[in-house]
Amino acid sequence: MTIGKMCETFGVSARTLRFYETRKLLFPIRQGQKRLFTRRDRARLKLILKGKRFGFSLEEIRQLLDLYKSDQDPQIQIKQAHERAERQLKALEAKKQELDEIIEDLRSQLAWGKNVLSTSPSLKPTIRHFDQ
Amino acid sequence: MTIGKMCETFGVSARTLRFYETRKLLFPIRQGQKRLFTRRDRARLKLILKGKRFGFSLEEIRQLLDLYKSDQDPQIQIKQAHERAERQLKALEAKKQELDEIIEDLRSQLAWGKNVLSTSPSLKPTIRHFDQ
DNA sequence: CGTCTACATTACGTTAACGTCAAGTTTCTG
DNA sequence: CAGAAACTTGACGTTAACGTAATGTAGACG
Repeated sequence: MTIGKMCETFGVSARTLRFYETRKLLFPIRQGQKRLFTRRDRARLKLILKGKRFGFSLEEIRQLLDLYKSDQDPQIQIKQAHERAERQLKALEAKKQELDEIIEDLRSQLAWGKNVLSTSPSLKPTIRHFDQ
Repeated sequence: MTIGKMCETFGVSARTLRFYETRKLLFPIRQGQKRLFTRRDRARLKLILKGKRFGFSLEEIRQLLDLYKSDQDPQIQIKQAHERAERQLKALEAKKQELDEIIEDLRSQLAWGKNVLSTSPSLKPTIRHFDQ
């Protein structure tokens, strides 16, 4: 699969694919100059995109993808990957918690602002409309 | 209030306060060389920090803080700020939605991985443990 | 008077994940 | 076979919000 077809299929830019190659995330084979992305590359790219959604950095994703290339026991490695994913999940849940609080806060601010707008149409508002 | 006291009070660095000044977010007065932060600056800083929590960029925050310095009708301006905040809220809620989906997805992946680890202790895992 | 502390300015560095040229080559198409 | 389309490498640019020196100065203290 050529780079253009890959871009079309996965909705990423050619620059991105080349970049991922430099970061050792993909290993397209060459036909002369051209890159040809294999089934393996496509599978890896899917994982990369999913990993990004999960909030992993490219470096973390690379480490996950490279688990089996090192010299450790695969059992230990998969366990470690699992633990890493669990930590990531915890972090995401914490983020969600924060986000929930922020949304609630912003919601109440908006309610307050609405109140000002509706109850005091002639009141010259001060900057404090955005404060308490 | 000196810059050091400000840092202590709000938990920000001196660099940050000076940076905010260059970005026209704060306007400390001068006593010789030294900056003195007024009550007004403290109020603005509170709003800045809250705005950051809300996910506004410093530039957006500056625009909100500067509403009354322009030549428009304050009523129109506060309305526009309100609308901007509502858009921001929508964006935050969308982000939360995304995050929820991602968390669910990651959770199921973890469950799958656990399954592999418990049911196939001798199976040499492939890279697909992170895929479907 | 020395020095310590708190402050000042200036300016380059950081980070991630690409974007955006520039310029050359290869391949397809009419 | 000309010109377009697709591809290549290389290298610098972008963005936000500061961090991190390096260097200088003004008061306070003992």
